[in-house]
Amino acid sequence: MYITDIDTKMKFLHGFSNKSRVLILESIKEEEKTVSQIIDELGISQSSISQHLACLRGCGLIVGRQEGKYMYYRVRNKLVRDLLTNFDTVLEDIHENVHGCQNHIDEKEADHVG
Amino acid sequence: MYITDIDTKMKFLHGFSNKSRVLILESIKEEEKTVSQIIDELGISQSSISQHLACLRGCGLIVGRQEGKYMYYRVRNKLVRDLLTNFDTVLEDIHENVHGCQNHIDEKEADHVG
DNA sequence: CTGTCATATTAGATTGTGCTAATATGACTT
DNA sequence: AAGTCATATTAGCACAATCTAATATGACAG
Repeated sequence: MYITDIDTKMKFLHGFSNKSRVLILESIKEEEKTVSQIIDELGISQSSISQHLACLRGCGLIVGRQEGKYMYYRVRNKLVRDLLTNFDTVLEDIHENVHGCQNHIDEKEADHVG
Repeated sequence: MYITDIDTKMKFLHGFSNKSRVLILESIKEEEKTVSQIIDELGISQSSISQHLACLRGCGLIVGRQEGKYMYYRVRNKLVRDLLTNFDTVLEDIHENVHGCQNHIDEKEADHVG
């Protein structure tokens, strides 16, 4: 089996390391959408969405097609779609064991522990 | 299908967002190892490895078991293992389209483009 | 060819992350 | 109980990532 080098892998995985990006991926997982639709749906600023879309393109996770003045984005292919589904499958199984990575636990959350 | 909330999902995905963590996961994907073994294998500092292991535990991705003064870590279960394999499967398919997220392209890489 | 709408890009401020160095804990040995 | 080895924790710095605000581009309508 061909093993892609770790740096390429990290660039790819970077796509999943931010909440806005993951929400975008989920939003366009099953159907392509215009940038405006994504903005409206997620309530994230135009600039931020645009930057994240550029990022996701660079990660190889999504593709865009222009139609007039609209830009339609969708998840690249079935493999990526299946990977997104796989996240949910694993999470369903292990979610009770997910407590967050040390440095991430901020006041808000620390409060309602116990 | 039960959908885990996005914040839990992000805590989980955080495990894959760092090179050292991904290397650790790959290292213990098929067999459990002691912390020392991982340190030797990856050549990353003891402190750093220990912090990443704590992080991966918090992400629910790995489990540890103590045996005397040694701590053995392994990937939690087959589902997580399969997810790691899935990364490689997708990458094999899309790696030509992975160019990195804008903000990430630093001098070193920018040089040997073209 | 001017205005408008959709999207992209840039700069700068703010926040988050990961490293190193130092120190702490806890198990086992003598 | 003192020493040693394996691992964990903490603090602080350096750097990376993300957001906002402002501006730019490019397509189409009039």
